[in-house]
Amino acid sequence: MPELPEVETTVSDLKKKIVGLKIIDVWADAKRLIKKSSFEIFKKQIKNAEIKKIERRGKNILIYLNPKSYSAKSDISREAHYTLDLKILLIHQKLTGHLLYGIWMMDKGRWTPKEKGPLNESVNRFIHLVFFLNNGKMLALSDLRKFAKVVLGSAEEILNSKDIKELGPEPLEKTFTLKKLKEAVRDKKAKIKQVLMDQKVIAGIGNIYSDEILWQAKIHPFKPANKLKNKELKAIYEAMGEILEKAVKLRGTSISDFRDPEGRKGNYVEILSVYQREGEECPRCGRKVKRIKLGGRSAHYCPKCQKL
DNA sequence: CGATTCCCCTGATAGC
DNA sequence: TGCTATCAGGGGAATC
Repeated sequence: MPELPEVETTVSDLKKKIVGLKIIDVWADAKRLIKKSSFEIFKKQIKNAEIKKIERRGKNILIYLNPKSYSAKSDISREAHYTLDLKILLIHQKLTGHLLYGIWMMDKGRWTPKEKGPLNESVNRFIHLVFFLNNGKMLALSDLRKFAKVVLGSAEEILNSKDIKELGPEPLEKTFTLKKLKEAVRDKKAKIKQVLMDQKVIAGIGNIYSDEILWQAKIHPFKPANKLKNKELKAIYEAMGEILEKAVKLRGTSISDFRDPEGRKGNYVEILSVYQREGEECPRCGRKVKRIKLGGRSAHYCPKCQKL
């Protein structure tokens, strides 16, 4: 499932590939993915939009669009007007969504990659939304579960929406200090794993990395956040930075079906210590990794290293 | 207000 | 073999 490192991988790749291109058409077979507007309106609004920049905020992908591209670029007032008019295409990939970039042909109702390569082994059968670009290539959203969320709105609208505005701090920003973590976590009575995954507390951490961070910090996932000692908070803070940075460097984890825009898997899966390793030996002490339920989610931990 | 439960969706897997 | 039931899981809404 895409969390901060996976979304960062997607965003940094897409920045290199599609900024400056124009969206000339859109296709979808799961129109429900598009929220807050009908597909027809969405299509009308996005056609001929130019991709200006791409950012990540938490697990959200923000694609800034200039909705109309005029050739009269020398007209400064018009340029200024359209800057104010910028739209944002927000994509949240949820569990199984991911963006792919390439060329596909529709064959017997299925999108098939034109060329041999990683995209062939990818999850093409779950492509439900396709943006056609003016360089002949396509940006496709593959999503097995169809849980992804796609919203188009004015830049102001999107940046002020709950999706973005209510997000907590970015854990990899330099401004995210130990003090900030303490402030965010201090008064929370909930279990630390839940708190780490709460997007309002810290943006971008989900089930995989919360398990990995807590294992490295030697903290039991059920420990109430407000009971953590300074030393423990420091350990969480350091593990968070190290693990997320390493995962970004390794281009994410492909535990379910995450792929980068070219259809390649992330490499962090080989580094995982506890996530989805129930019954395997803890890499630190050899005790068998346990899995416990936490509100419909599963937490993986080492019962010897991570005592409650 | 906080905590819990349900729901969205569908492939994989277990049980019969 | 083939059908049915169960499960996973981010996040939002409804409910306790």
